[in-house]
Amino acid sequence: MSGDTKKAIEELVRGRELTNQLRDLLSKSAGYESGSEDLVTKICNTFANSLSILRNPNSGDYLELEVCQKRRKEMGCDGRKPEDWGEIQSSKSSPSGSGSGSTPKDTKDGRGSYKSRKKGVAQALESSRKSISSALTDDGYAWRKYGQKQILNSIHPRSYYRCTYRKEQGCLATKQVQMIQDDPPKFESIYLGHHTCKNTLDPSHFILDHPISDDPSTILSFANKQYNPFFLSPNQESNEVTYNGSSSSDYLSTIDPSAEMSVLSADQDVISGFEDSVQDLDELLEF
DNA sequence: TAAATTTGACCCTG
DNA sequence: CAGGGTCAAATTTA
Repeated sequence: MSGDTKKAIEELVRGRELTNQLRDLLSKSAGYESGSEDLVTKICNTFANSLSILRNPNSGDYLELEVCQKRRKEMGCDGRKPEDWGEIQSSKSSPSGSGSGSTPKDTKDGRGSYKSRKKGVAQALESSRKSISSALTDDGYAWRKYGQKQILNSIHPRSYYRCTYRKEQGCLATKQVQMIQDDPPKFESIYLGHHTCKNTLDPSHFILDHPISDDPSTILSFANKQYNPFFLSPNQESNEVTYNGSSSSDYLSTIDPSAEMSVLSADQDVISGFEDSVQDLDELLEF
């Protein structure tokens, strides 16, 4: 990255911060209207897009939200957010003991997959990453929920997800999501294993498929500003990442506090595209 | 109708 | 045996 590019990024980062300050000011003023918010949103999105392009125009190091939105469309996945806090799900589940509850599922039927569990879990733990986010952020991968558990001494249930392509591609990545705090909402995501599936979108296609229109917000059309990393004020964000249980807050203190989420892994070999974005954030702050 | 979610049962570990 | 992780049938959703 050239020196000029770094300076440009530096300026953009500053602009983004100033926009956030402006937004805070606007939100406190009495005359804050939705139109103002839209405008600030667009400005933030413009910064986001510019930063993404500058950081790596060719290798596709774009914001994950862009990527995942595009990927969802391509894969035909719905944009449904995992309802990670179980109380919300109650309305959907049938009250009359749905599921397999009524079925006497006994015995050692076809369930042989428990055998490899010990090994599998141990293997997965080697590449576990924990992240805490103030919002339910999408990491860009396609996850399929396979379980939910009420955890001891926890108010909120823990949801279990595995890669959608586990069957087709044998991708063993899993993650656990749990709401750990109500106000402000905080979600803890634990990623186990890493993705081996080949469904990572080439972000260059994203750009090609979405030619820049007059309205730059069409590129980063966050449906909900809660998912916009640039709308998470630093005091709202409480990133704390551990790797295999050891705290890494010292390291994280160097990471851009306005980042949507921070993930750290001690094993660089297992880091996939998701973590790369963090490296770039780190890079940003080395200027 | 296929894919995703729900949820009680089942299995493993400590 | 308790707690946590996973399975898979039933159910819901798109």
